[in-house]
Amino acid sequence: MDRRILLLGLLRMQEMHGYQLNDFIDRRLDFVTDLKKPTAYYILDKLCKDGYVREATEQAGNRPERKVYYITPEGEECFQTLLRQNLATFEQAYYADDLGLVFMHSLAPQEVRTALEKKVVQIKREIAQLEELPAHNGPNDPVRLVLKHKIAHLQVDLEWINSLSRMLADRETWDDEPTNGTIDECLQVGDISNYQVKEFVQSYTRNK
Amino acid sequence: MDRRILLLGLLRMQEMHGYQLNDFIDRRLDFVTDLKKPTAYYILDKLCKDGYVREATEQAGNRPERKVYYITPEGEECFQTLLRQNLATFEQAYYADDLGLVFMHSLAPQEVRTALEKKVVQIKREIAQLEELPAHNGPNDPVRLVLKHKIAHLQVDLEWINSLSRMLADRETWDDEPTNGTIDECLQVGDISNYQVKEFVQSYTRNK
DNA sequence: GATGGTATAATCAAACTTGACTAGTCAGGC
DNA sequence: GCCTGACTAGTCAAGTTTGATTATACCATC
Repeated sequence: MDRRILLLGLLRMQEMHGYQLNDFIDRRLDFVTDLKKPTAYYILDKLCKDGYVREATEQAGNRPERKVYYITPEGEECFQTLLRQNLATFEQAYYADDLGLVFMHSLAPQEVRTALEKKVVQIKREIAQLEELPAHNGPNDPVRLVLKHKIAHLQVDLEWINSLSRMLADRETWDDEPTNGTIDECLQVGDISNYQVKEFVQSYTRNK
Repeated sequence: MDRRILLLGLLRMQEMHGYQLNDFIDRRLDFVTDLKKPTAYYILDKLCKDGYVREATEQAGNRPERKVYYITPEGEECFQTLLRQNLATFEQAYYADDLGLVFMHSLAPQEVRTALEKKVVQIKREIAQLEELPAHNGPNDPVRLVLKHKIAHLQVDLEWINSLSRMLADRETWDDEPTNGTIDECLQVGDISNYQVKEFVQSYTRNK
């Protein structure tokens, strides 16, 4: 996830100092990325070293001095390359929330269900907030398009959790599931290492 | 994204050595997480230090010795806490692919379209691969449920890109868009810092 | 004119992540 | 009997990320 594209893309529009960049990302691009301030400064430094960005110190009023970042021609070229690459290749996304669900069977079905209810509330709130975000430049504002993408994902999340909830609703235990410890089953059946299988087979034949 | 839950959850089912853990994650949980080997070992070490996991060295055949990890009662408790928390709270997901689209206007519409076509091919291939994954334990195998979740997201991605493509199809330039540089517009209109606004107002009034 | 709160601007140490590497084992071909 | 390639098992240095902190400026109000 190359976040240089974000910084270069913004500096391309307008030279900025670090605070300004971070402030803009926090306020407007909050839902696209989780780039934190120190990381942004780190990446800016790297961009400077690579010659993609130039920095100049500036004094405004009697404020402490600050660094203003400008994109260079090489930076512009780098941005174009990164952008083409970003548009043309699919990058996997991972969902931290799904990690827990893999181990759902460790808790009683009803407890899973009540926990998921809480998550649902938060997702709904999130969707509502995203839908309220102002449109700056008509319906084809790219930021707005990305926003719609995100909302669509969240709606899938809601539907998915709801269907899961229905499955859990009339269930007190996991007893009727084919395997109680699914992962366990996998491990024991299909996922012993080649080496261990062979070792086992050998010891088995020897004992015969 | 607390990946301890993953390691504890697996060790809970069966004690394992590091290679076994990593191998299982690589083969079966590949689509849920991108946990890499050295990170897994790092986290295992930390879990040991915190007393959630115990390690013992073991010798199998005349293989080099290896460390076997067992979950402790404290580890089990930690796992339960993490799991409850994971199920009950919504964790934001971010899409690296959306980062580029924010800057779509930097490239000609037709170029954006052809780039996105390539991404579409990759997403379709990814969906096909995920759909082929074997079902181990009936339709309610949690891993399978998570898989479905992921596929649903990918299908949303496809639809979304397609609708974007249709918008791009009959367009040679961005000229008819309300603003050429959307971000720029945002920056200049609404996103100057409080301090800068005040500074500007002050200098303006002084000059009067 | 002291005080507390927010905004501005950035840095640092500590934690986390990863690509590249080490080092031994085993099976099969020649 | 030796070589190659794949498997087993893990480590390390270098790179990345972040929570906490520093430090000054401005403003309200007491």
